[in-house]
Amino acid sequence: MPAAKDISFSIDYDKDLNAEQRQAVMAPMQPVLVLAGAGSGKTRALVYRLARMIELGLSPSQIRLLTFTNRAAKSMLERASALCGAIGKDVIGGTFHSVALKDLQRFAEKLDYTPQFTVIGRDDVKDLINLIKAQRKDPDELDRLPSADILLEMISLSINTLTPIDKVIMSRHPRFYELCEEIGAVAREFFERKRAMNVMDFDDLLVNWYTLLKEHEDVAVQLQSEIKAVLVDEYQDTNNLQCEIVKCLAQGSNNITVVGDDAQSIYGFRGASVQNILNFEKMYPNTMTVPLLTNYRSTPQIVELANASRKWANEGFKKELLALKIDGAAPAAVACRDVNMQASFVAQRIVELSNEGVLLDEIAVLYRAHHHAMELQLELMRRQIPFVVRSGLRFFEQAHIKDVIAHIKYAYNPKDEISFRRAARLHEGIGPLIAEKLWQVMSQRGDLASVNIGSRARIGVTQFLAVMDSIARAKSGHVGQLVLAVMREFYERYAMHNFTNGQQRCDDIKQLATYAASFTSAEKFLSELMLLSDFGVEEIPASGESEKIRKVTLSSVHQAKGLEWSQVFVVWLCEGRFPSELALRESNGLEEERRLFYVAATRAKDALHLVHPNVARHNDWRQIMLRRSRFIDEITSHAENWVVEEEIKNDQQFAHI
DNA sequence: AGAGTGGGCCTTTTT
DNA sequence: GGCCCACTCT
Repeated sequence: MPAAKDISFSIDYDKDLNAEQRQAVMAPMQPVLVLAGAGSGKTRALVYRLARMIELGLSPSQIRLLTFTNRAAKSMLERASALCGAIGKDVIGGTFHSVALKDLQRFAEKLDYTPQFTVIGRDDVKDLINLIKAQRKDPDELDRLPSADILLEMISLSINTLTPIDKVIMSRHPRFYELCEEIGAVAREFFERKRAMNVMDFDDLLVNWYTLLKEHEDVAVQLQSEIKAVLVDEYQDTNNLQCEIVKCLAQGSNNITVVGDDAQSIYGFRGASVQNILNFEKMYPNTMTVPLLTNYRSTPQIVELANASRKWANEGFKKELLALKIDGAAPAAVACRDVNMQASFVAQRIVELSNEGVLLDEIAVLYRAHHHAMELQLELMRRQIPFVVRSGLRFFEQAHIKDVIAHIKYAYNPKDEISFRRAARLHEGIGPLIAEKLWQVMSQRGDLASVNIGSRARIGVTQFLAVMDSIARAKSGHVGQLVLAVMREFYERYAMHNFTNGQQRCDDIKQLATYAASFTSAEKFLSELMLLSDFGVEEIPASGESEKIRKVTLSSVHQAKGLEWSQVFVVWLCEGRFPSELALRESNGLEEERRLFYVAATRAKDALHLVHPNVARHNDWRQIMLRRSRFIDEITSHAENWVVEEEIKNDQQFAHI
């Protein structure tokens, strides 16, 4: 350990932390497993442990902080800075993917990539898979192969769980088992094509990082001697690949702290394994395990409900949360006649709460699937209640953003076939076939000037070249100029002509330009854009930002993890919806759905409303009866006396404001 | 032949 | 709102 540096801060651990937290924070530099129940101050513990490491003399660049979202990393580093000065911000931290990106850019050549490689998102990956499928020799194979979505899921799961692809096919998609070889061939070509294009997808970031650590000893030695501490947040959501990566990173120092709650493991569908946290003590001998069970967030009623739900789980550490707050209102289970009633009930209750003085940004509505928010959005709009939707498409996944980015990506990386095709096809007269032809010419001859093409596509090709030219000229300015170049030369007209909300989309692109301007290089911008998961529109520094309006939050349960609100409504709590019918078909599906319910319930600080409609329309036609979710039954059977059940009937009149 | 358009059908969760 | 298919237009 390096000698303690001149430290000009002091932390009052006794005052700021409770006994459990202090035990975790002050533990020696050895493997530490912090089993942190919901609302038990796990972030605080992790931030203080980070500060403690710095206090003991580690320099920030020797610490790796791995979190689940960029937002979590950012807020932890900010809090650490508040404790131990600005150096707290120099810690290398972020999501697994973004930290991987940093190491991979340093050592790209080792893997036959150039450091300028870009990261591609899900849709680009899908396009590439479809392209590979279409170009396979045997045409009737095309019909037999799974859809790009399913292929991608197989490949991704195989990578993230470190399982051979035929085993994944066998267990998750047995009906495609006879096509194992063909699927394997597609997967291999998929990897080769990405390397040839100098791009990586999300999975490549992890798997290449792992390869770097596992198969390039010189790199591994260098990194392992550099890294003196590894801290991992949300450890229950790591998959096998991430688990192995963490092990490699911590190998040099054996100083690893992981924080997590097995009761909140909700990413099994993408390969996460609760077993990683359950087996941590076996994997790291001499682990000090510290449970954090004091809940600071919720009323005793909500905590008791959460504990009651946990009793039904058939695996995991046995632990009960202890509530610290004073009594609050009993959680309510509310039956609504139908979906519209459910929406108006929630909207109405929001109005009432608002009139009682609850701020709108202290209220959230959570649901299992994006489309569960449809009716509610309409109802909130009708009543002019401001809201933000945290789920659904992310900013950079929207078509217009991707269109503009595709042009810039291609301009910077002429090997990027996917971006070329996407960009080219936006121009008049260019469809899949002409784009293919153009790509052939382009990749062989390097320019399109003399391309032999019908008169119809001529205009489009000219326009496309004009955009490329415009981008080339903008390269001398700041990164935002690139975005504006595409916009001015072409996309503004295109958007106004092709979208009903063209103006809005153009505004989005202008925001993108502002955001891009904050990057020092186009390469940085292009790589990192894909990894920015949680910026909604307002998280881009807007130019003329007006004063903040408080809004109700609508969110999927997955995206609500780690957040909290005073008032939480969980909607669509009926069998088939939450728990989801599809999820129940997977092995251990019910267990994960219950954990998801647990996550939803423990977001609430003061009041929890569990809402479910009794009937709904199936495919817009047949009325079907719905049974309320077994998760409500499970908790009421344990604790009837503190759940209030209400029924909202069709004829019940609601007051308006 | 290939580009573009409109209708019908489905929709789990995400770095 | 996305995806696939069938249809029309050039």
